[in-house]
Amino acid sequence: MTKGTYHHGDLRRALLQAAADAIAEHGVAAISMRDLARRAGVSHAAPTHHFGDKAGLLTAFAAQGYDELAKALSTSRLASNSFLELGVTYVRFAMTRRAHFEVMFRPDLYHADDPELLRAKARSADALYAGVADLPDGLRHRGETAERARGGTPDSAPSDIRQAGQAAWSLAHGFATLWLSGAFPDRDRDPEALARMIFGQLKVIQ
Amino acid sequence: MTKGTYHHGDLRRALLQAAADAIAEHGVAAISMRDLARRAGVSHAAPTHHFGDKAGLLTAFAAQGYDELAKALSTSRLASNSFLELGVTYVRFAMTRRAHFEVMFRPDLYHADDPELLRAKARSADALYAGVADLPDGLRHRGETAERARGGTPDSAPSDIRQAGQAAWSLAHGFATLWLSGAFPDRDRDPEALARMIFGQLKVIQ
DNA sequence: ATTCTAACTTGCCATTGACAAGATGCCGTG
DNA sequence: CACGGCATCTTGTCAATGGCAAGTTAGAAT
Repeated sequence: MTKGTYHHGDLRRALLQAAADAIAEHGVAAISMRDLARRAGVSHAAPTHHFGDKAGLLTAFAAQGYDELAKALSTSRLASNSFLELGVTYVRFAMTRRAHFEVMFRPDLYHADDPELLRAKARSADALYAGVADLPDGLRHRGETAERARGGTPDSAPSDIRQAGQAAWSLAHGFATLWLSGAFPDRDRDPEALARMIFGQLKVIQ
Repeated sequence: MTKGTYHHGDLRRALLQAAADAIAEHGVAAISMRDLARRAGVSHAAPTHHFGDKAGLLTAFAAQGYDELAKALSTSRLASNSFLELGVTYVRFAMTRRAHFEVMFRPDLYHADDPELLRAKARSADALYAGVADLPDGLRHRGETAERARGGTPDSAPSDIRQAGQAAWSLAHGFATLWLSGAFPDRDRDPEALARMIFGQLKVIQ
């Protein structure tokens, strides 16, 4: 971590880690660049050189989150071969990477047009919509073949697939968000288990 | 509005209105007490007297939001007598009162234990869970009677009703949140219409 | 070895949230 | 009507923050 005295060596990563810790502890609203700098053991202006400004740091942070979400979704799809488990994976990501999750869906906090971020975001969306088209218990609509939709970006996917994906995404995202905000009464229960029960109760009408 | 010179007369309401405008324009992250004071035409320390601190103002703002949501849900339930429309009402609330919606589910921004807020929050939850138990196309489970669940708070409602309500709430909330954050590609379409289509595709098994 | 430059520092400024102390005018009581 | 109490609003101040400018250091290239 701390190599010499002047040049940190791995400051960018250290700052992103500090951000994850700080946000998980006190929420996005409470974080400050200067505090992150202190946590990393550098001066208050050091972060600027790597991220430009506060929004720049959060942009990188959100991109990292989208990247890990894409990885998690892809892994889950290959491992369990179940659409329901894909939703559970989404919820698990929100719980274990709550700091990232909290930032990712607040585009007013970062530079939403950053190309790096957009790429990571697209990777996540691809992994999600691919599950809609591919998996056996997925919300696949009648006439559509998985072939036609596979790998398509949400923008290019046929509208039936897209809507089914949006429905599933809404469900998983809403559950995760409401849980994290403390809106549900049973906070003591295991969120993954509860998600599994709730998700399993719903199906698409043909 | 501006009565005399010294005593504003209706500052509390004016500040909440200013907050609604400012948040809708620039997001919660960007607002400052001093800006709200400027918008209301008072000195920078005037808001403190009414709300204590920034979190206090946002507490009142969130409570106002929960109150209006409860009213909207109740009205919708009596008017349309449709569970699907209850979800659409939820989405419409998120769109038209986006500033309130944005604050309500960020408890790290306000005093989440404030009694006034908790009461308004409970009213919203009641209106929502009542729809689960009452309405003809609601997600009512087999053995449960609407009688048993009606009027029950989310904490006291039977677990079947509660889970069905959580599922529906997750769906509507996730849709609204994802739409507002720009995660869906078709932002040009009418969100209510899209919500109606998506919500209509899902049903409870059994 | 010298230069070049990315990485980091110190220093500064406007803005903000919070607090303290004072000014103003409404409202009830005599 | 006079007067005192008190909620309401003001001015003044302080530490902390984000952002910028100018200087310093060390690693890398030639």
